[in-house]
Amino acid sequence: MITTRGRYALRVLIDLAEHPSENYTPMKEIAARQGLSQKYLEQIMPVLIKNKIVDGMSGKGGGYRLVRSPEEYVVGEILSLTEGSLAPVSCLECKDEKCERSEDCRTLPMWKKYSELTKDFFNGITLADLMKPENY
Amino acid sequence: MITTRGRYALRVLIDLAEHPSENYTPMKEIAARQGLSQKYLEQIMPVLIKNKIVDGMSGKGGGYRLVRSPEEYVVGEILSLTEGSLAPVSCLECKDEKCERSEDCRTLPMWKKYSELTKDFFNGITLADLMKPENY
DNA sequence: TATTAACCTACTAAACAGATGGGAAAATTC
DNA sequence: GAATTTTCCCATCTGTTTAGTAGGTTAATA
Repeated sequence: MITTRGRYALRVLIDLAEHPSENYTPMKEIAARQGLSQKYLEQIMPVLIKNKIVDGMSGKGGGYRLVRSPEEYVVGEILSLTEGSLAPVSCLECKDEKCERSEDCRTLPMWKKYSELTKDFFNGITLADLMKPENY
Repeated sequence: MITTRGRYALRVLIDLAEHPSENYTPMKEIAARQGLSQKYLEQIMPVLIKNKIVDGMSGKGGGYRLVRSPEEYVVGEILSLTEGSLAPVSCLECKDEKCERSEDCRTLPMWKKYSELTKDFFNGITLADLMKPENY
């Protein structure tokens, strides 16, 4: 299940994209518009900054800013970063050591295919697509 | 994420399908073959019995038994029952009251589409398919 | 220097995941 | 009818995750 971390991150990015500005947009503003907890959102941002998804600026006049144009952001990347992984079953998370039954597991091929389906789906959608939902 | 409930349930059903018998198969046997906790599996079974996925019989000579042929079991049904839902985001679970922002949510259409994709994927696979993984 | 805002860390309450354990009830066998 | 086997039901438990809250520090600007 996709949690609020990933979903809120997307909403923050969409909010930034829908309110373009030369300046930085403070999280206070975004949180108010989205009806979300500012503090909670602030916790989600660092991973996006470290991975060059957004640019964060401290101090007066600071806030967050997109560093690419909306069509250059792929939803799959945002979700992977904020959720930690897009794997639908724990057997497929790299961190986990391989299950010893994986060799002749009857279900593993299905999970792998579903995982690919999921990745392909979310990697096929950009922020720009989300801004015009009639597109899909 | 699909949890052990759904994954173990599938493994139990596959085990039953791969060891066909006129008689009931005790969970002790299945758990041993699958290397899973008998007690934990026993907890997962009631929902499958109530929904006529398997037939359970108490007492000596009892156990569990498939009531259909493997190709008549759809993976999506098993997962829905054991996981409670296949919805990838909480916004889509029927039990939840509708989000008040759903009318103009930029991401909801994507979650809906992903949900459909997921349902279609798992509803397109049967137990019989899982028994011959080279099929897909 | 005051103000604003990101950034960082710690804490918390509730739910969930993945079990374990005990015992009642049902069915069979001796 | 007693012993045995097995489902079935319920309670408990430990660790982790989720979705925050809260406070303080640092950075930047006015």
